[in-house]
Amino acid sequence: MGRPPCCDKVGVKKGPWTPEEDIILVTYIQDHGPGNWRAVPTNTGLMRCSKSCRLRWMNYLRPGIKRGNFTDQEERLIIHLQALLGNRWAAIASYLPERTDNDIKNYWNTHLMKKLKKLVGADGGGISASYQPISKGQWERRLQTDIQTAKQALFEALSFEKPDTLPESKPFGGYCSLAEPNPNPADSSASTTTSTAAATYASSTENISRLLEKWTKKSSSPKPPAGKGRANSVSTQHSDTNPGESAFCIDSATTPDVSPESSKGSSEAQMPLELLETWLFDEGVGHGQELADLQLDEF
DNA sequence: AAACTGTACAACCGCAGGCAT
DNA sequence: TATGCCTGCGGTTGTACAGTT
Repeated sequence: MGRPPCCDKVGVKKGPWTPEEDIILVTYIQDHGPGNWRAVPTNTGLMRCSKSCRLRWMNYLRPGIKRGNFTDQEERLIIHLQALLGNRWAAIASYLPERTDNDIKNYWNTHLMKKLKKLVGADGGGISASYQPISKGQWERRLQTDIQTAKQALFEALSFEKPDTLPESKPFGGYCSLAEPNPNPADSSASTTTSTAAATYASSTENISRLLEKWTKKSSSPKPPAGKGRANSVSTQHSDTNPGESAFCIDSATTPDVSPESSKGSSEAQMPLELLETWLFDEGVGHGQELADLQLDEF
């Protein structure tokens, strides 16, 4: 369609966000709510692209984001979902409301892929060598079966946290309910309603204050946190506070659309669940064992 | 101690889909 | 229906930090 750039590249600041910019952004969103990102740079005076503002909010400033190490349970869930959905990180992230798609994507690429490659490399043939293409119809039917199986397995795996029944529309609602119950899942675009928004933004303020606290501590060191990587991550370390206190379900009720038609083609990278199971069996994990029970120590 | 290499992750880029006109 | 705009997504990059030689 020959679209113009989302913003004028001239004069647009790039690179790491400063705490000051974060505060400006959060303050604006407190007043106006997330959304209409196009207007954010204009209204705030931030010299940032609207996409950058959105990304910053979604991946960093948004309340309820848990940072830091992934638990075995989360890791297991990601492996499950990646096998089911492929590299559809947003869909996968919808099942881990405290994690961002970017976080999950990074974790997959840096940790899990490494583990998988290590195993596959030892396997000789590798994944691709043993993967037998199947027809679309077969694929769809198998996917549905896999989803049901995975739902059940995950529910069992997570049931110690929330033994309630598993709603059809919220496959992993138990996981989501680790956070405070939220009758109006705070999809970032829908969180402008009074009480929910108030809680949301209060939590966001906590994020910022935490950020500033660490920024203040770090500012005594020679390296400014405006830099990327570790320096910047100083302000992004996961909170020592109970994540569940500020966590909420972001769009967690949305069941990812797993229809092949909706896929953007990235599913090529996915490992079919059946293959994963076979592969794990080959690695001695055990045939017929629920994937949710797979021993990640094997990796 | 310095140089080199690997790791982690925030941020950017370009594309696709949805919606309004 | 065609077009333009905005948002969301996934792939990729850049770089600070950590570990190793």
